[in-house]
Amino acid sequence: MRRIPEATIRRLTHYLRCIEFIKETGAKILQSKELATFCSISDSLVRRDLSYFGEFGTKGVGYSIDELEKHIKKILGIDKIKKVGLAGVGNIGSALLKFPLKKNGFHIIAAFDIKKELIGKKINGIPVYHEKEIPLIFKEKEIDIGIIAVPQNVAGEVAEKMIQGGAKGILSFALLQCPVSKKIPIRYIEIAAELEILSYEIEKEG
Amino acid sequence: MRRIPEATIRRLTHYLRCIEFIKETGAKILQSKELATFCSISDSLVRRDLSYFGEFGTKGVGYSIDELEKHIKKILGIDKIKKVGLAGVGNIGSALLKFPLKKNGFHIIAAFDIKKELIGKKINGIPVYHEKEIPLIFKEKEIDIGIIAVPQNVAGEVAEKMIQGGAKGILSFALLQCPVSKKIPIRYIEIAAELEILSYEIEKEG
DNA sequence: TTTTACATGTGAAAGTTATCACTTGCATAA
DNA sequence: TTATGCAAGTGATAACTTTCACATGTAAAA
Repeated sequence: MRRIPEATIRRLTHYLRCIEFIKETGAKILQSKELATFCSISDSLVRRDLSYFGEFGTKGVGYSIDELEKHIKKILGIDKIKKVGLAGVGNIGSALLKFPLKKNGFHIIAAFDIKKELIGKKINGIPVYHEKEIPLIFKEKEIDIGIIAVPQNVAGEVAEKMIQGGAKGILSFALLQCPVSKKIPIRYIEIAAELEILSYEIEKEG
Repeated sequence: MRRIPEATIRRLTHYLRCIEFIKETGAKILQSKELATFCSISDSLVRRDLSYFGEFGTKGVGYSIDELEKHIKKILGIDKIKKVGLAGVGNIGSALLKFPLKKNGFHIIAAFDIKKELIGKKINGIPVYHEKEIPLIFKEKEIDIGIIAVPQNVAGEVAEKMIQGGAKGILSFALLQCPVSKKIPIRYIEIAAELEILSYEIEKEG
């Protein structure tokens, strides 16, 4: 299959949010035009995005909402539950433990930290282990995805441990300094960077 | 000035992180090649990105680290402190109140919620007001940027209140359903979306 | 002062992504 | 059964982004 633009994948997640919302209105059929309006993009882009993966619609009619939802979930690989392990039970980490990622199919089943007072406890039902146990627990519980919410200076070694444990992908709130050993997909959420981009956009206008 | 790709702006924030890191080694001069290696991109892209905004380097030598840092901060509009107001002191919100955004020049100076037990309190030195006071306090304190960390169903009205109060930009953790009235830059941080993109990348490989 | 080395800055080319505009074919109505 | 309307799917095109490759110009050495 042709290479798919990352922008397409990002829009797919947005389509999914919109579909979930539209579904609640009871609608069963959706046109590319309507979905496009929801996302503030052109209808041809919606069709192009979907056409990378097959023909999901019916000419003259539109897309079955249920079918489309199923297809997008399949494309994104979230038709099956993904097991997640979280390193760093600080500010961000403990917020994530309470965040309803479950409804998106991501189950955090283990957390890790180095603070004695946390280890052995359960937070929101999720057990907290010592960070040195990351490789073991990841393997044992067959965790797919690691989330890194530790300070930047230890983020690299935590990433390595997750990879050792067989993680297939990492979402990190800290920029990983040195490139990690084995090549798995790594994504970042950088709050400061987003604010900086926003700041640029603000100044550009005025 | 020519339109600048958003990707360029995003890289600029990355350059800044790298520069801050490299600076600690005591270096004074930096070549596009070195910065590029740090960011895993090509050196010509680094030069192109910077060239949109002027000529900051010296031919045959490179870029002065201090100068480059100053220029990038100026471009991003973070050469001056930005005042930030935060709506929603839940999981994510209270994590953000403790997050060291100050060192990036973003000062959260007011928080907002609807829970009685929070209003009037200070969290990490930041006063919490009722959400209905957003327009007033934003105006009074001349807040530049609003961060939205409230449940999705009220995110829209919170955004409107911030805009009423004169916010110049918004960073939201909740997808805003209806398009907001006045056009100001709005950016999103969607943790579920990032995990979904990661999931896609994982499945694609295997 | 002149020469040499070298990294910047930038037209031009290549590569990528989005839009346009038309063809296809399904569903409904006549 | 046939005609009509309509939205999907898609080549071709346009717009945008990155890379290439070289001219430019500075600093240091001779």
